[in-house]
Amino acid sequence: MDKKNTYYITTPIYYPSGNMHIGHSYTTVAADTEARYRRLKGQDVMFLTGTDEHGQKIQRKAQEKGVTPKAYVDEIVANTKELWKILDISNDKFIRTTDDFHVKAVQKIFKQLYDQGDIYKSEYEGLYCTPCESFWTETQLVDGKCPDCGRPVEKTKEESYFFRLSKYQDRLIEYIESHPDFIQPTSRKNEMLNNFLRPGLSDLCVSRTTFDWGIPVTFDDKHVVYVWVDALSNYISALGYGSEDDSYFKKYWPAQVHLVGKEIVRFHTIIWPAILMALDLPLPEQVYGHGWLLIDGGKMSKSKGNVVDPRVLCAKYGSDAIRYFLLREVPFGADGSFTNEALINRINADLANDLGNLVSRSVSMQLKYFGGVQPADYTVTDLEAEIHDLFKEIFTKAEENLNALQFPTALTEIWKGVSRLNKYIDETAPWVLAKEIETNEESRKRLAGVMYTLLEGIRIISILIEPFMPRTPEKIWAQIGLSGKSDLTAWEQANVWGLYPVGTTVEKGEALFPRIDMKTEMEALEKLEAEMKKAAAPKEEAQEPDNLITIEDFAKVQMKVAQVLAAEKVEGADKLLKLQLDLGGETRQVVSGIAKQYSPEDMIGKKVVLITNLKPAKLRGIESQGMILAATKGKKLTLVTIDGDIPAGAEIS
RNA sequence: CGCGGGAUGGAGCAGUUGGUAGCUCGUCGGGCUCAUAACCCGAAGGUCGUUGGUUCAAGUCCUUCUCCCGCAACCA
Repeated sequence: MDKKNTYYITTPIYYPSGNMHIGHSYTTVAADTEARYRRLKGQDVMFLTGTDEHGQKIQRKAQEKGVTPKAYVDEIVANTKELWKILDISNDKFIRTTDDFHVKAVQKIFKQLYDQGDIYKSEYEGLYCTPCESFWTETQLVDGKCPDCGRPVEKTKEESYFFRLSKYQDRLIEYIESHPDFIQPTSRKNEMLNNFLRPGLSDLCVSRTTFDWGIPVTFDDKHVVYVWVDALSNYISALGYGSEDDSYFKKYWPAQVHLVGKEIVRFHTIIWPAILMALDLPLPEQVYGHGWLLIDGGKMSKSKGNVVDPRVLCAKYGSDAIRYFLLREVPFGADGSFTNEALINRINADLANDLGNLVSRSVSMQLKYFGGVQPADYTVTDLEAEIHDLFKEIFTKAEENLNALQFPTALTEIWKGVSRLNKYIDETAPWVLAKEIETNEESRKRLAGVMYTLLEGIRIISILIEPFMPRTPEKIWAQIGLSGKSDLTAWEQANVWGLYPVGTTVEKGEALFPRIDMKTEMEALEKLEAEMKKAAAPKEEAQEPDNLITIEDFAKVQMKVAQVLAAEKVEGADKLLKLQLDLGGETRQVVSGIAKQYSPEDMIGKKVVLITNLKPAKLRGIESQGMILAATKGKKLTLVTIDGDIPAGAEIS
């Protein structure tokens, strides 16, 4: 009857310019948990992840390494698949944008859009670095120069195909406003509407001629398809859209949710829907933009990401523990921070102390008091009735939260059950009852009732944690004697109290989550991180020997000592200072992006290093005749100054 | 006045339609002994960033200001 019992969920396709880090793992684990939950609920799930393998950056990386782009990504893709395996990711498909069927689908889509006039040929104007053969936007430039080679860029035009994004602006606004759940969380919806849609969209450049590692445009072989049409289409090409067999597409599209990081919400809520509108296809039901895992308060970066290698963490603590931490610690939708301390804390408190120990102590008691076999003759009281009610409520709330992708809240609810059972043991004090079971039949029955309640509660919890932690339930079942009893451990059976069969035998097993010694482990992790940093550093140098320059090259740069005569803030720009510099007679005006770190008063009288033969440029309409040197690291910035006394105007070489 | 988010006991966070401020971790004290030195109970600790206002009543609504974080702009 209900045709729509399908559930299609996707992660972004990741860019394999380097190995995946814990941030990618976070998104993927979240999607996996939702997929597992839906499967347990009996839905027909399609869970897709993959890699976005084209583009200039990968082409260049491959060149540096002296391999073909395909060979370069093949290795990283293999690593990625291995990582997903380690994390027990249950994706139904893994799409690579280099897959044949994807290439064909993209070419077909591109052609169709061109034929119907949604894609047109024009010129793209941008900042071009000739040696690197690449265009950059203003924001990508480093000190106004090519971020890759550091050479100057110039304004150039390139022939390019454009997608009529602007045409869909009004329809997009209307759609987003009439579908309040489309963009989640809602705060991101306002951001999209206010920052991008309402000010107006401009058409989008969708092809490139400056590199060739991409899908060729069939009707114009100078061009390759640029990222948007290529990458975003994966969500439908993976289902066979545009191929002979599009039965999956018919079955699963539109997707229930595209799970993405907040940095790419814009592409998924503006560009992607516009493409779909142009193709006359239904839009996905929801785009959920989750927050970031922050390290040291900053965004995850490759160097940082390598420091907390998910493989290492899984090997040390087990994949279920890592999955639990990711899903529990960070409020889904907002940012959260990752620290080793928080990780160990969570594992110890929630998994080792609360859950693991609960199972351990319950099984031990059953063995000790009843030889491990649940007696049939037992009594229960109002106390147990209260616990039944609680577990009923927990099931409902767990489902509600899983339905809304609220993983941390769902886990919090489930853990209320764990805590309740631990408390219940104290309340009933089984060891007191145990002393008189030989002599007092009532006590014996009562103790049997207590043990029954514990094991039954554990059974329900073991089911509820399955989407989050796929390995642990089976371990628990082995201990409480429910291995292979799939009829008692199916999802819906977590909503029924009293299924634990009397006569079942428990069996003592290994500790589910061994307690971690915080001190020794923190030290071990820090040591490991230091080693990885060391290992990573020289490698990069070895990879880029071509960035060596000759003394003649260096001599081209003329630098002098300059003393700051005057400094003021540039209006309307919060990072810029306008400086008047004395070069020993000559005065220069320079605009510098240091206002966040230096106030005008700080600057006056300072001796700094100025590059004197830099082409002048206008910043915020103000002429800047040179550049002063500063060292930066992340948000830190400090000026290069002169050690010792030397007059302004002195040359530097 | 570019857009948005945030400011709550030592740390990290909840606080729905306004009605006595909660949770987790940490600290201190107690209990228990089945258990992975785990578990249970209790205590200390907050003028809920600032100003003014609406109200019988405001963390919760309006207002002033300050600081932090994203995005945008910008970083010669």
